[in-house]
Amino acid sequence: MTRSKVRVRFAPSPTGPLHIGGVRTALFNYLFAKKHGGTFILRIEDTDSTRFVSNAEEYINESLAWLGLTVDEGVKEGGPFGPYKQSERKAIYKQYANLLLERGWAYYAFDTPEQLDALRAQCEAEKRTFAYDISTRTSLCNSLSLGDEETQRRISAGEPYVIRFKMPENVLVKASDLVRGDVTFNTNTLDDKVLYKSADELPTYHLANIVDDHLMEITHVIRGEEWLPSVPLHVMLYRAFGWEETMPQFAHLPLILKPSGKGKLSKRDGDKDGFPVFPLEYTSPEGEVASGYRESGYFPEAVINLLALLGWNPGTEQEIFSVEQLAEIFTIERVNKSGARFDPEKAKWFNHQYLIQKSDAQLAALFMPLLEQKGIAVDSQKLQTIVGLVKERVNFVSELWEQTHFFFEAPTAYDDKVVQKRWKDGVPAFMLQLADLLNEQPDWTVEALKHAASELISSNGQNFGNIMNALRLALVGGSFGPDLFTIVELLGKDETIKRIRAAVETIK
RNA sequence: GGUCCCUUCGUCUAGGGGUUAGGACGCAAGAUUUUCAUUCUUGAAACAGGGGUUCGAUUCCCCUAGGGACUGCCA
Repeated sequence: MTRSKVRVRFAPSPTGPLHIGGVRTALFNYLFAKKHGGTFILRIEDTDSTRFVSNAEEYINESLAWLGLTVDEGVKEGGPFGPYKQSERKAIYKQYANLLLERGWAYYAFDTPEQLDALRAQCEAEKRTFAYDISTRTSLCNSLSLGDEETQRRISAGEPYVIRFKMPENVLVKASDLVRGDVTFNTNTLDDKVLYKSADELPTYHLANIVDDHLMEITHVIRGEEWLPSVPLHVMLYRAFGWEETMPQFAHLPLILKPSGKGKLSKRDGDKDGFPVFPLEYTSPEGEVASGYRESGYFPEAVINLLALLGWNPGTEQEIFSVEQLAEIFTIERVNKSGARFDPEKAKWFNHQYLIQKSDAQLAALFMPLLEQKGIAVDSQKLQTIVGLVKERVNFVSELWEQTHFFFEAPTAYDDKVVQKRWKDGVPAFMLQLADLLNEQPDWTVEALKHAASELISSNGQNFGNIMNALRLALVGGSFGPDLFTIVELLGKDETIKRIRAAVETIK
């Protein structure tokens, strides 16, 4: 039943960018493989020639690479079970479809999509549901109703056809799922799914998936819950092929829901709710751009971490984990059953956690390019100091600018509320006095500065708090920023005095 | 509509026959910060409803309700 070495696959179809639900599936497969010393396989399921998107496969590769989910076997990596792209395995599927035909598990069908659509529409109008199944197949256009001779004639004449699975009557299909336990279906409620289409000589997902999982010796199928209804079909396929003994174990992951809770997160939900649903920014062949986590300033470690905790938890109160740690403690048993809403706020918090873990030097290096873009040159050591002052209050590197801009640019405007409150009679004159005092300071350090300023303030009968605020206003333009004398120290004597005098002249 | 899955604070979740139902995000208050933030403390906030089983159910069973997925020659 079980093979010794764990082999799991992530099998996306290249129909567009991977979204974070898919990324989470990839992650869980990866973690499971690492945990068991197994193999993580990337298989490209490009069996829908009509939905193929040219840059999608590359996008998938780049996304996994950015997140550090190393693929062991795949299109790029190669491996003993290739090819790993389904469009390159056409001959294999045809052969297995034929096998099913020979064994009476499948049949040819000639109904056109248009005919079937019409039938569905008609049934709907009559408030019935159309299904291509045991109840309707004998009255439809297929080898079962047409007979061998006519079927062969049509095929020889080049008439397009599909091969459908002949779902048997009244079989109770029981499958055990690693996260849900036993699930049971009756085949009477299932229809005859298309397995193969002559039009592009490609199988559909169902056939390709079973054949490949078998041939690639996949031991565990870890995928999204949207696949749960296909389980009985898949089990029946394994049975039809005679592969039930080595059938992989299933684990259906809970869906990631939209923040609203209404429905599973989809590719369309991204930018409209103000958070990315894609790992990387994606530009469609048509030129449409969708934002990505990377470009939004998320660290890959944070994305991994937040995704890992969506639908899984370690059972402890720890929430911050490296991939390595996750790979050690991950178990399917601790995967939840119910869907998890994606919470953009918590996503930011995760990024914050990783941001504050970074050293000032690392953050300065990440921040430096943003400053260079603005044409600001700053000494790396000084930038490290500045960044260290404010990193606790930001979630993203990009937010560093709004917390530190006053270190690089003198204020051009002054917060009106603060002006009303702090810039009262006598304050401007006193500020000038303060500037003169600072100008004479030999020891330009936080402590000395603070000491000198407070002496001047008290000897002039001024209110310390008010003057501090007024000085802050003059230096940064409002009531924000880190410790005031730290700002003064970093700004330096000339700049500090310049800003005080500019404020006195500007604020009326 | 049919099939299947799910249901603990607003959200992510722990727990599991007897608990003050725990943590995190977010939110609020207080303390500290002579400013902003951080930090610390505190607070509000949940077992969907109804039946069983049981000495005792949030926990086990059933039903109802609600939510979700699937229902394609898509994956």
